[in-house]
Amino acid sequence: MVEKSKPATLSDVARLAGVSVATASKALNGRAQVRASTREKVFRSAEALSFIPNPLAQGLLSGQTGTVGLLTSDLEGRFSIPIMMGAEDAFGADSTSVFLCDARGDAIREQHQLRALLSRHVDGLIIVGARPDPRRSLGPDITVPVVYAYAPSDDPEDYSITSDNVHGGRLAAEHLLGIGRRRIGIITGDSGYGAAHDRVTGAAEALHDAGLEPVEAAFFGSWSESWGRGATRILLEGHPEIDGLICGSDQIARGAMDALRELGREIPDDVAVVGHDNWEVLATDARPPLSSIDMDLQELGRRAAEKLFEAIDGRPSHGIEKLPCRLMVRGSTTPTH
Amino acid sequence: MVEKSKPATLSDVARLAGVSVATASKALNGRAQVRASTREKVFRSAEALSFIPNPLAQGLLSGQTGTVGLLTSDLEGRFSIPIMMGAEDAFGADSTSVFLCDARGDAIREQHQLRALLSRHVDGLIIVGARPDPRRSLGPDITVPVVYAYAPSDDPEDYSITSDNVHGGRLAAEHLLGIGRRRIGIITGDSGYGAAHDRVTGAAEALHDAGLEPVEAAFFGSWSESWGRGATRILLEGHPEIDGLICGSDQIARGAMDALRELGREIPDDVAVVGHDNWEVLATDARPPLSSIDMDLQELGRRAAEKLFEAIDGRPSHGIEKLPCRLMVRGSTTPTH
DNA sequence: GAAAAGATCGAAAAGCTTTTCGGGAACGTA
DNA sequence: TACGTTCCCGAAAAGCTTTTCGATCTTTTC
Repeated sequence: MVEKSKPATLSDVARLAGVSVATASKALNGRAQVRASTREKVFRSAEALSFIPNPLAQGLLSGQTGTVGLLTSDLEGRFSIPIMMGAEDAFGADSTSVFLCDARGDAIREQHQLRALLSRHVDGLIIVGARPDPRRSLGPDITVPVVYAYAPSDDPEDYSITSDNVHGGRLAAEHLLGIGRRRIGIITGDSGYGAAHDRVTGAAEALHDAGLEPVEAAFFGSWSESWGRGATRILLEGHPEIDGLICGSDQIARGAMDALRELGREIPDDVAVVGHDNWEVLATDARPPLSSIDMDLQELGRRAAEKLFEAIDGRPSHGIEKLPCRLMVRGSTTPTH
Repeated sequence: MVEKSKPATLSDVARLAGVSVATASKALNGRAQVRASTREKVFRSAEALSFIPNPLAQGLLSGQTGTVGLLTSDLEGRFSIPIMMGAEDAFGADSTSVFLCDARGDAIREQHQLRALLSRHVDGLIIVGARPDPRRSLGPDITVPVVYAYAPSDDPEDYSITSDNVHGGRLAAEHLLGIGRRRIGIITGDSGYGAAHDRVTGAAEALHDAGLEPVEAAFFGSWSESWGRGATRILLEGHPEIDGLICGSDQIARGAMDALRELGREIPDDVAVVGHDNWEVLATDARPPLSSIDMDLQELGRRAAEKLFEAIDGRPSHGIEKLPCRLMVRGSTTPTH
C-alpha cells in the first residue's frame, strides 16, 4: 500500500506554488487576473502533484454535478444497449458521466432508482424504454430535464425521440418494389405492439402508392423464429405466388427463411425477404444474409443525449421526434441472376 | 415551471423544526444525544420538506462518494450486459450508484475514461472485458480497489473473477455421456481464444475419465453459424458414426443443427447437440431448442460487485476466481423415444 | 437545598473549490 | 513627489453535511 496518499487538493498545489488557493484556482481555470509567470508556476505544481479538482466540491458550489442518469426499463433487451452506447458516446466522459440504472421493468423499482438518481443531483435524465410503445410520463414535477428515448412519453409536454416505424415499414416495401417484386406478404409480431401496426401501415402505404395491395392482411403473432416459420407456411399455402416478404423482426425473418427453404423456394430469386432491427448476429450469418431495416438506435441515443444537453442548457424541446430508419441491403434481396 | 424550488437543505429542516442544523443532523442520523420528542419534530419537518441529504456534501466530508465505475471494453458484446446487470443489481441503487463507461475496445479511450472516473472519486472500479482471455492489469497505482470481471487481469496481485471454461467443457461432455452418447465430436471457435482451448480441455478430460476420446481433434474456426455448418459437414463426412456434438458457442451450434438436419440426422435421436453461452434468443427458438452451457454471467457480475465492496471495506482478495458453469437442458439433448 | 451527574442542544470546524471584493504594489502622469 | 490607474494577489464567504466539544438545562443524590 504505497499509494495510501490522499489525492492532492488545491491547497497542496497552492502551497507548493507559493500562492493562495484563490490564485491557484484562478490560474488553473484561466481567469484573467493572474500574471503569466504565476500561472505557469501553478500549472507546474498541479502537474507535479497530479492534481485533479474534486468534483464534489465543484458540484456543491455550482449546483451542477456533471452527471446524468440513464434509466432503462430493460437492460437485457437488445434495444436499450445501442441507445445507451450512443448516449454514453455523445456525453463524452470528461464533461459528463452517466449513471446506469436498470428498473427491470418494475414500476416500483423505477421509482426507487429515480429517487436515488435525483438524490445524487443528476443534471438530467434519459429514460430508455424496452418497447417502442408510449409509456407513462414521469410527470412534470421532476426537478431536472428528462428525455424519453425509444419509448415515447404519453405527455406531449415531454420530449421524446423514437424510431419512425411507419417510415421503416415504407422503406421495406419500397425496397421490394424497387427490385421488381409485386406480390408481397407481411408477417409481423405481437399485435399488442403499436410499432408492429405502424410498420404494417408504412408498408401498406408504399404498396398503395404503387397501386398495389399486400397479398393478404398482415399476419400478427409473436416476435419469434417459430412464429416466422409457422406464419410463412400458412401464408405460402394461401398464396404460393408470393415473391416478396416483409418481416416485423429479424427473428421472424430467420424463421421465414427457414420455412421458405424447406418449401423449396429460392431466396431471393423466388422470394425476397426483408427483416427489421438489423440485428447483426442474426442477419449477417443467415442463409442468405438478411436485408433488414436498421432503426439507427445508436444515433437515437446520441440525439437523446444532445437534446438533454440542450434542455439542461435551458433550451428544452417538446413532443415526439421520429428518427427515420435505414435500409441495410444484403443477400436476401439481392437477386443473383 | 412551478417546481423551480431548490431541493430542501438540512438548514431548512432545522429552521422548520426550530432546532440547529447540528441537532437536525444528529436526529436524522440516529445519534444518541437527542431527545425523542425533538427527533420526532425533526423527522416530521424533513418529511414535510421531502428532504434528501446532499450526497455531494456527505461525500466531501467522508471521502467516500458512494459511486463505482463500471468500465467495459465492449458494451455491444452480449457478454458484458448480464455482468453489468448483476453488478448493478448487487450494488442496489440506494447505497451505491454505478458510472457506466464504454472504452470501445480502445486502450487510449480506456485511459481517458479511467481518468474521468478517478477524477470523480469513485470508491472502486469493475473492469469488464469483452473476451474471456487475460488482459493487461491497470497496474498497482490506481488509487481505488479494482475487480476484473470476465477477462481476468494478468497480474496475480489483482482480483479477477471469470468463467470456469474447463468446467464448462467438462459439463457438456458429461451431459452427453450421461445420455449414453459415446462417439462425440467437438467444434469450437477462434483458436486465438484461450477459452476455446480450455473448454476443449474440459470436454476431453471428461471423455478421458470415461475411457473415451473425441472422435477427432477439436475443430477450431470462428464463432459463427456458417463455421458451424461447414465444420459439421466436414466432421460428419469423416465420422458419420457421430452421436454427440459439443459446440463452442450457441451460434456454432445453430449452424451445426442446420447442417445436421440437412444431412438427414435427427436431433437428438441420431446426434445430440450442446452449445455454449445459453444465449436465450438463439437457444430457445432453435429446432429443437438447444441445450447449452450457461456461464452464469449475472452471478459473475454480482460476485464482482460483492468482492469490490469487500475490497472497499479494506478486505481485498487476490488471484483469479473461476465461477462454475451451469447446464441448461433443452430438446437437443432430450431423447424423444 | 446544593452539588454532582447526566441529558440535550448549539456553535464551530472540517471537507474542497470558486467567486467576490478589497488591499497592495507597480506604473504612468502631472 | 504626489496622485490616479492598472494589475495581481489573498482573505473570506458560499455551498451542505457531519462531528466534536463546550454550554446549558434537568435530574439525582446526599
